[in-house]
Amino acid sequence: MLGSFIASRGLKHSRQRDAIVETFFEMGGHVPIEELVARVRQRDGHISVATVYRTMKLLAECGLALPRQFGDGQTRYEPASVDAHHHDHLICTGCGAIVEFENEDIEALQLRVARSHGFEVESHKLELYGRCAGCRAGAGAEGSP
Amino acid sequence: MLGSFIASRGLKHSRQRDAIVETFFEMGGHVPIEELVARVRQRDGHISVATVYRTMKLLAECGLALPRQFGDGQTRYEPASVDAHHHDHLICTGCGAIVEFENEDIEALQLRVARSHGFEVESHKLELYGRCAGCRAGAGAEGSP
DNA sequence: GTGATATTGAGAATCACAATCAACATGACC
DNA sequence: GGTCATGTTGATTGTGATTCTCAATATCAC
Ligand SMILES: [Mn+2]
Ligand SMILES: [Mn+2]
Ligand SMILES: [Zn+2]
Ligand SMILES: [Zn+2]
Repeated sequence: MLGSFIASRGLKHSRQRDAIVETFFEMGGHVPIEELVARVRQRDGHISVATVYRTMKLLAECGLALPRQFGDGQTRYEPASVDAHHHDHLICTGCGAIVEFENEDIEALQLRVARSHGFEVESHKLELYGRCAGCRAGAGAEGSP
Repeated sequence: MLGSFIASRGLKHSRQRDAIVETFFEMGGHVPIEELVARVRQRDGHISVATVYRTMKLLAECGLALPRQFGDGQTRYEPASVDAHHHDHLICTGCGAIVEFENEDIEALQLRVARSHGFEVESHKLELYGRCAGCRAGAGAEGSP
């Protein structure tokens, strides 16, 4: 997948690229660049942040990673499979947990609302912010400031 | 409203504050700081951007303005009335038009989805990106790059 | 008016990220 | 295996929005 993308564009392999990509898929979830840099470095000495940014942008271009932009001012990437469904996110304001969900009814209503205003939807962003079960149970769970 | 807020916190009035607030409400819509600064200046000589940022933050704190953060990396503010309903946004990727909508069914579904994952929703963000009627009609309308 | 206190403005600082560019690594080709 | 054109890296600088700093200034209660 990445290999064919690299080949088809006259790009080259590199030790850094491999380390970053492998680390990213090992981590899973919704990974901020900063964390990815830390992990990659503890696995392969020093790799510059610039290279991590560049590589993640590459992964996004070939459809293997999705950039996500929640409220905290830093881009996160999550692994994407070609056959994976679109999904949206629940974000816990207490512990920062991110839960994914799919809801066809909401998607359908979005299209309908947009159409009723003359819009043709290209993409959308739906984020629900609140407290997860754990954070509501434990008076104030770890992770909260 | 602003007056009582200022009084209740030991704040003071100022020529700049008044100019910014009045200009903001005159403009209406979803105003980027940069535009607000330009308008304010053509009305009251030179007012520093720092003051505009500070004043808009004040307005937000006392509930008279809502900060909005669409995809373009700059914060916009929109006027908020105490009795105004929550609404979400349709954003045209062609001309940048921003259309507001309310949809109770979507809101209800959001709550239901959240609850089914143990979350208690505090806020949410729903943005639909696409092409407005005008931009789809005219091959490529003004405003597009 | 006076004085304590809040506000302003200019510029520096921050923060995430993009751009530069010389040194270096890769791999197609011999 | 060696060459070489070309892609990649990393240190550093640039950028754009926003915040911070702090001396100068304006406000307002008394
Ligand atoms: Mn996700
Ligand atoms: Mn709005
Ligand atoms: Zn939580
Ligand atoms: Zn449009």
